[in-house]
Order: sequence, then structure tokens, then C-alpha cells
Amino acid sequence: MPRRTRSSRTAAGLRDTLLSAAAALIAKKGPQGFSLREVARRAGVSEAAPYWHFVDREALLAAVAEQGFLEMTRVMMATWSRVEDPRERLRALGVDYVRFALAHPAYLRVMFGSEVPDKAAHPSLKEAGDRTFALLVQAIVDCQRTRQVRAGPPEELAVAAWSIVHGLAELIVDGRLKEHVRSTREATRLAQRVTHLFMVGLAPDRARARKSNRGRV
Amino acid sequence: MPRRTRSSRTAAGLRDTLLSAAAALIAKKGPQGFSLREVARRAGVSEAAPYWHFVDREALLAAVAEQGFLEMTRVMMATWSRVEDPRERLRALGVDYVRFALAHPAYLRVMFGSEVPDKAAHPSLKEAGDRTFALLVQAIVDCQRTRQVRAGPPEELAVAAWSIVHGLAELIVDGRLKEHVRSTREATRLAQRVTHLFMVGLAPDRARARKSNRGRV
DNA sequence: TGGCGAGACTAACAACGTTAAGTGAAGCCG
DNA sequence: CGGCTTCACTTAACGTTGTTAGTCTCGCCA
Repeated sequence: MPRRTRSSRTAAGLRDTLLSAAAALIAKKGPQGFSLREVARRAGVSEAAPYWHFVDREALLAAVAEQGFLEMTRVMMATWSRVEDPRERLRALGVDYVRFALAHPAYLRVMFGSEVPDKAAHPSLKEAGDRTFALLVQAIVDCQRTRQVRAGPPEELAVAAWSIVHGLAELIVDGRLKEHVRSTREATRLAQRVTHLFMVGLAPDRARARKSNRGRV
Repeated sequence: MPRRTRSSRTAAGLRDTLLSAAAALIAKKGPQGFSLREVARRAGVSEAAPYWHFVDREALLAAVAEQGFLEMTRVMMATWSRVEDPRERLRALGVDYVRFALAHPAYLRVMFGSEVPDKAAHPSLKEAGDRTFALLVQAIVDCQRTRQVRAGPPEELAVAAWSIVHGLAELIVDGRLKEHVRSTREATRLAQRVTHLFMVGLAPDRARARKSNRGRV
């Protein structure tokens, strides 16, 4: 039975080893095929070993989800510093979101699926998610400051923005749009179109918008 | 051990009994707590009985998901015949979508989650989903006919529309917006605001929209 | 009446999550 | 140095799950 020495395992950090093994396993077989025991086997440790680092199967999944949020935030931060114009930046963040989902569907599933039913029970996961959302809110606030986006509660506008990119991401990952988007390239294009459509709605009020709004909402 | 007679069970239809027992169980304990054996126990039959009506655990879940789509379509059809104006109708359908998710979070999870990884493997499920989507497409086509929505490929606009309501629904069901929406009433209101925002973007082109569009997409 | 098939049932298997109890090395205290 | 504790794991077991195989039984038709 091949086993790394204690010191080398400690150096690598079994916790991290389990985390990436779990991510790889989920990516390969979906969150359904995922099993704590197989993760342990792949990490080269006994089947009960993970319980030293994660109280639960769910805790391990929550940690994977958190990784997902961290990675996503990393990507979006890169875009943030690359794109200067607030409006273009907001849109680029949306496209990032969809592209991330496309590149890492397994992560998205764990980040938002029912494998971790109560996300609030895992504080660091919740915090990582909130930070991603905060990025969107800030992008919208910046747009409002430059009058590239209509006035109004930024959190509400951010919810709408998040909704549209999140919805598109989920629909793609779920295979519901397989007939409409067959390649990463097409998906990116669709994301650009959809975010554009949404940005038009987000644009500052004019007479037309005010008129069509009269007496409603 | 209490058991209904064969004839009465046949009359009720064990398949349907299992279906609703499954839906109830998922609603109560989430798709994670769901187990074929417990469904069988609740239906008052042996633990292997379900295999006569469903090849798989997954097949039962797929059937539940299909029920979800059917129910959702039913609700949306009611709205369809209640609201005449195409634009208002489209928006009402969007609000329906979010309200359905709020009322039946468990259904949404099964309809879109990873419990049924490959939806295309269950033809009647896929078809039920497609029919729901077709409703949206038709609503958009109608809006275009009355020039209440900009020209363009209706399927693409429908994808965008579906994305935004689906994203909002998922975010709410996932508890990600718990701080922003604490009641059904607030959720409905948010859905109305978000769909409104989107409808503004969907409105026919004017000079402003064309200008802001120049050189992109 | 006899045979038959649909629709169950019982029993068994391997795999899973989880826990309890044991093991051995690392570190600390005298 | 020797003994004690603690960390990081292992082994072994429990109950539950999905799934299959084999058996039984009821209602029907010839």
C-alpha cells in the first residue's frame, strides 16, 4: 500500500490535497458521483482520514464551493484592473461570470446547487460569495457615478445584473441551451449580446423610459 | 404491516403515488435527503417496488422534474389567458416564473439541479422543459408583432428573458438574496422591478439605443 | 381448471457516510 | 533521557443506500 511519509504529506497539506482531489472528482463525475471515500482513496489516505479536516461530507463540498468563489473573484479582479471604463467593466464582469461557468461547470454546481443546502451554515463560503456580489455592486455604483447607469438603489440593480448572468450561466451549464450554444465562442458571444441588452435597460432614464414606466411598478 | 389491497393500489396507481410521495419528500428534506427506499416506505410498498415503474432513482427524479415543468406551464398558461397585452403578458410570465420558484423551491432544484445530470436522457422531461421555453419565445414574438419589443432573433431575446428570471429564481431559492428579500411579497416586488428593468432594454430601438450600440457586439 | 404474466415481495450485494477505538510518531516537561 | 499528551491518522464496525436476482401471488383468459 503506497503511502507518502508523514512529513511529506504534512508539507503538501492533506487538507489541500483533499480539496483539489474533490474538485477533480466532481469535475469528472459530477457532484452526484462524488464520494468522500473515493476522495480519500485518491489522496492516498484511509477512508476516515478526511474527518480530521472536514466535519462532514458537506463541509468538504462547502470548501470546494468556496474555492470556486475565490477563483471567480480572482478572474473578475483581473478584468477589473484591465478594463477602465465603468460601463465596459460592468459588462466585462458579466461576461466573465458566464465564461467561468462554462470553464468550470462543476464548480458552479457546488457553488449554487443543493449539495450544500444551507450556505449560511458555512461562514467562509457565505463570505466568499458575498465578496463576489460586492464586486458587482461596486461596479454599478461606479457606473452611476459617471452617469452611465440610471440612478436607483445599486443593490437592486446589482441583483438584476447578477440574475441575468447567473441565469444564463446556469442554463448553459444545465445543458438547456445546448441547441443554441455549441461552443465556448458562441457562449461568449451570447453572453455579450445578453449583457448588452441588459445594459440598454440599465441606461439612464430618458423620456421614453419614463413614459413606459408610468403608473407601474 | 398495513397494506392496501392490490386492487385499490392499482386503482390509485402506484406510479402516481410514488411520484407525489417523492415530491413531498424532496420538499421536506431537500433533494439530498431523498432516498428511493424511503419513498417506497411512505408509499406503503416494499423497497424494491419502485423499480417496476422507474428504471432508476434518477428516472424517478426526472419524472418529478417533469411534473414541475408541467405545473409551471399550467400556471403560465393561466396567466397567458388572463393577460391580453403582449408586453404585460411577457412580464407577467416572468413574475410567474419567480413566484413558482418561491412556492416550490424543491421542484426548481430537481428541474435544474445536478440530481438529473443529463436531462436529454429523459425525453419527456426535455420536452416538458422545451414547451415552457416555447411559451416565452411565443410571448416575445407576439411583442415583436405589436412592436412592443425590438426586432431581432426571438430565440435570443427569449434566452435573455429566461436567463434573468431564472437567475433571480435560483438566487432566491439558493438563499443568496435572503437579506434582500425576506417575504413572498418582497420577492414578487423584486421580480417586477427586475423584469421591468429588462423590458426597458427590450424596448424597440431609438436613437439612444442605437448610438450606445455603435461599434460593439 | 390450468397456465400465465403483471406486479409485487424477500433477500442479498457492494458502496456509502459516519463513528468508535486503536496506533504511532512528534513534541513537551521533568 | 523517559514518560505523557496530542496530533494525524488507521482499522473496524454500524446502519443506510441503490440495485439486482429470485420467488410468490393475484386476477384474467382459454
